[in-house]
Amino acid sequence: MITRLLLHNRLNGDITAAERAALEASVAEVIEIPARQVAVRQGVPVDVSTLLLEGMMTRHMEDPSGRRHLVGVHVPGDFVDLHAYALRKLDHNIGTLTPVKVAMFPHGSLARLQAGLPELARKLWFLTLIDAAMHRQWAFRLSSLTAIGRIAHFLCEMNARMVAIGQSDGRKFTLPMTQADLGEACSLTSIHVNRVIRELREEGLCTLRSSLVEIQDLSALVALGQFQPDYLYFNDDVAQVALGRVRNRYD
Amino acid sequence: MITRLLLHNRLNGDITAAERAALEASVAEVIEIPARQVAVRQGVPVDVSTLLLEGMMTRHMEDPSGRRHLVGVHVPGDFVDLHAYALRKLDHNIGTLTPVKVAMFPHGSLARLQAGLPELARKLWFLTLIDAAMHRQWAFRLSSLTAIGRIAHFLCEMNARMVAIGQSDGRKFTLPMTQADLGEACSLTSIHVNRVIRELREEGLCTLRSSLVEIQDLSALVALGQFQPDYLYFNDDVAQVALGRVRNRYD
DNA sequence: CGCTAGCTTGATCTCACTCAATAGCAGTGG
DNA sequence: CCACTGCTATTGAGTGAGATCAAGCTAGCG
Repeated sequence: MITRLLLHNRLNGDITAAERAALEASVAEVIEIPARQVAVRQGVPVDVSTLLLEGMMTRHMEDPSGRRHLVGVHVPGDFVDLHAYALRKLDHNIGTLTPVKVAMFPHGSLARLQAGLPELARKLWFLTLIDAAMHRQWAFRLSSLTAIGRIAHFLCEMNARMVAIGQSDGRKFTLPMTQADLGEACSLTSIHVNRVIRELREEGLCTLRSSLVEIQDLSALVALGQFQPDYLYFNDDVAQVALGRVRNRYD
Repeated sequence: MITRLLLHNRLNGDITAAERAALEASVAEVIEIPARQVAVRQGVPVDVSTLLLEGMMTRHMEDPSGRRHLVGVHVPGDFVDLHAYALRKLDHNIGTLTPVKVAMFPHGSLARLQAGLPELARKLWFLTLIDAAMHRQWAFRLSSLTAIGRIAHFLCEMNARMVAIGQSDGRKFTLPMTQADLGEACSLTSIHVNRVIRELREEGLCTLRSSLVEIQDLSALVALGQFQPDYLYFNDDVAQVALGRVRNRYD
């Protein structure tokens, strides 16, 4: 089912059966894209938005020197470029980290949904605003945390989002990013990311080895990254697991 | 007229007479707030959104050490916390920089507008997505520019936005921010902001004196800040003025 | 087997921070 | 009228987190 993870474990956003059916009926096609491709290029008009089903995607910008900067990472259940529906063209690129499977929603269909189901429209709007909240938090992370705090915060965010979609038990999840990718997300050189990761390992907070993140001390990681998951607008039970206050019920 | 500057000079967003009338009818009240107040506090549920009519406002977060970080600045015509309509409570504070006049829109009224006027709803959605685009650009600015570039980029953005609402001729506008405020916006200490401003002055790019910004060499400032106004989704004539390619028609 | 992408470590450099001190200016009250 | 307070702006000296530059190392894969 295409919409299984959409709005999953979110506040304000429980999706009704009718809304789900309408969404399912609006999918034009499901396609696969290989890893490390640019799926949507900045400035090019688009008339379709993509819901991520499997794999991970990024939003990124390039500066004049060609260096990439991530401004967002997407996991399954994210409506990656829903904002293109209202914006028509994007101010950044969208790419794949891994091979992905995505569902395509033509903007004509979204317009019909918006006119016919105002409450669904409000929930979709809500989804794009969560992205905005994550952007704010990323800016905050860059402006107020040191290198190790940024990495810790990023790992906490990804862990929380993976918990919400059932892909982390709260301590362990796969993160298919290289150290260079992490650097692009946290604005650090891959060299410095490496040193920070070593420090996290030596301090017994967490280990990153070949796409696997294992968190030994989530409370300490949360404190180091000053992580407060409110901005993700998850249900309280997800937030509690993400903060390390309770073990995941699936343990 | 309350909605005079709303969506002014924006792409995709021309507002119809009927939409304008519906919006005007949705205003519950117009109120004034003194300078340097917190208007909406993080985490407190809100049921009203505010359209800024006069003055300037900020979005900001506080880190555990009490330091403030701006994640947005608002000018007249901005629907400052429209996103609260879908989010219900905010993940950041909203405050005033100057004394302001704002129009209050109850969320009940917005819900009726959203159900009755889907095209207007899409335009309001669009507005909140511009804020998201600015957040992305702020993150990008923090991650890819040095101190002088950040200040230059910020000044270019504010100049562009003031041009769009007729409060800058493209070279001169009032910016009621102290050097400490600029530091909070660009993640710099006020001391370093001071040095950067001196450098901008000595290089003949622009001068900042007691809330007045005068740009001597806009092209150079644009280059220094790597400023590309696409993300603001302004009409092309505004963008051209903001880039210093043409003089403002009102000169 | 060699190639390449990703990871690891060391040495040096630099941008912006911190700490410290001073000046200017508006408002306030004696 | 001046003294006092507080905020903003300015300048100098020393420091440090993270960048850059330079090498090796490791593992997967043709």
